[in-house]
Amino acid sequence: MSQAKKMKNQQSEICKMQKSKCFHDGLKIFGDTWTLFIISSLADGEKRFCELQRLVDNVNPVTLTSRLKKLEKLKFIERKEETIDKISVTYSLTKKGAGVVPVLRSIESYAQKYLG
Amino acid sequence: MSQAKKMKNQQSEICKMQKSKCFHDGLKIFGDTWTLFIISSLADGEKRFCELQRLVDNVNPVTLTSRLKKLEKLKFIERKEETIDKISVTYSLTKKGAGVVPVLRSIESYAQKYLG
DNA sequence: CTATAGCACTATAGAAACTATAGTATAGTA
DNA sequence: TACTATACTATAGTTTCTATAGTGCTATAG
Repeated sequence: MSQAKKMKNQQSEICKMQKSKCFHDGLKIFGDTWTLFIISSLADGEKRFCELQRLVDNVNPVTLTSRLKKLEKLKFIERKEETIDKISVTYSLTKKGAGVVPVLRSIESYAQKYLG
Repeated sequence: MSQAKKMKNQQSEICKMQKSKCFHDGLKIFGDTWTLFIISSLADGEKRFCELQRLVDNVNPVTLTSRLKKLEKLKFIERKEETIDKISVTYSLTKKGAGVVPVLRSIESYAQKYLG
């Protein structure tokens, strides 16, 4: 395929992507100040509320609570209250949430290349 | 490598990623309601202000202007005033901006898999 | 057995960001 | 000349975020 044709092909792919509803939804979910931070913080294992607070740029608890609730509703994360000591609550990624890790990786490889 | 070891390896990679400053910066840039929408709209070629407005969910012009200015400052996009007819202004991706396309693709493939 | 510290939040008020709407200045078209 | 389009800016109101403080609970130290 010629260079020009290749490029045209890529562009039409991009067009298709833009029109796709789920892509749109994805952008809406990830285009949020805290969502990706939270998911990346949970990527290496479950965390507690205050651990997340510290990891995620000292986000204030009101915002963190609202994000966690939203992510729970969307089934990206799971909230688990320990029954033994009622004090601890842990958040962890579901499969859906863990599926975001490749996106994070691609952001990282972008960042290393262009923001390094 | 055993399954357990592989997982541990992956987790330590993720830890490294989290601590990286440029990854952090990347999340901050992309974790923004309009940035990724704008970049994806420009991915298939330059666009005018009002085209972008229509493409990007009818974002209101104040917000669009501020995003475009920010993206221009960060060298993701280029603003070009046509000298012939002074009316038209076009925005296009720089190399740095075009580098984001793989991130968009990974979001799309995530979206198809989990949000489809 | 009190005091202190940590956890998981909630309450509140002020600051910042976003939105709808209208308007400006310019150019092209009927 | 009237109408439409472009590329914004101005303004005011709404929404969202943040800083700060506080609640109720448990664990631990002295």
